Amino acid sequence: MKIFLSSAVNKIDAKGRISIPASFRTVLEFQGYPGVYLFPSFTSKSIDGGGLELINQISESVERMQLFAEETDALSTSLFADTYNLSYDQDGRISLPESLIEHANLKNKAIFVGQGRKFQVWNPNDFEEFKEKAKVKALEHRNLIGPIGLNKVKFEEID
Amino acid sequence: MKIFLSSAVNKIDAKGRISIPASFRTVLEFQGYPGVYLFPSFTSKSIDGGGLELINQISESVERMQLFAEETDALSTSLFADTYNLSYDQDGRISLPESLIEHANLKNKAIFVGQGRKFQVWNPNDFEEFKEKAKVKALEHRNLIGPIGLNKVKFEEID
DNA sequence: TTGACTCCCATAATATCCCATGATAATCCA
DNA sequence: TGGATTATCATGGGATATTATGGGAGTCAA
Repeated sequence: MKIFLSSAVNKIDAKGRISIPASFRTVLEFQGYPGVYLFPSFTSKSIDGGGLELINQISESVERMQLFAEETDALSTSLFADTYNLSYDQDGRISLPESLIEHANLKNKAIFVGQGRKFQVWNPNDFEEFKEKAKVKALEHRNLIGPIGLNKVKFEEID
Repeated sequence: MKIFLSSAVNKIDAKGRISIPASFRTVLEFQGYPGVYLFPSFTSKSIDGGGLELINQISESVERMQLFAEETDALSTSLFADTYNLSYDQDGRISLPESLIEHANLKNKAIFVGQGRKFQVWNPNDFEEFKEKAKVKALEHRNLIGPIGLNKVKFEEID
């Protein structure tokens, strides 16, 4: 399994720990590093997360922008300053930094949401709201997706 | 055999397990991965399913779409957040996640419906209903089908 | 000490493994 | 061809493994 799929609500315990879903840990370990990278999302009150592949992609795209030194500085500052590399304990738990908890408005539960090459962590209530809007936007782009653009009627003869 | 053909009603047992039809498993394994990908249909109360090929097509088309970050998040959320990669046991059974059971209104039986490169899972009663409606539409579009009888029609999803 | 953070173990719920059975389909052979 | 033996499949159920989560004990720093 190579990508982050499905979603799961986990609990933040009294010590501030939370389990990373086992299936996500499998992906992270597949990418060759026993840890997770987390940073505040630019566009929503959630946390973006991923493994080595994600952080490599980000570094590369920053490097490609070397020509525009000023912007690169600004960008890499905001990208990396709030990025944490957390290793989880042998039960698969991490304790989230205060700044991420604040950004995502997390209380005692969080939902891990698979998004393919990365995932997000949300306050479950906030996510429900976002998901409704996401569905509308996704429908607008559905026809571009291909195999799941199922709105066309298709009758074919078989055998 | 490389595509998902024909349909079968299987039972959901006391532990919540259900057998994937053997012929479907053959297709899944042909695609090179011992598991199945399932997600709620966008347009009906059923579950869409497929193998590696399906999920690869979806991932690729998301990556090809150069959207603004916000839209990418929305799209990949609605595509991946409710998608489950389930591996079946050596008897070919999976246990369906609660969210999919709800979406497809599944009780103690489910019908697997082959649709070529993918398949669907329905509550058998709901599927019968759907099929009736599809037949009516087929009659309306009879001229598209040609001289062949309507009993040889493959139904794909309609709005 | 106190608090924050490990590492380690306990536990309950769930998922998975493994074997058994009955039904149906496929094969074989006189 | 017909009838018996084999395979294959869906399904049931007991045993085992995994997962999320709670909590104890040790470490380190202020």
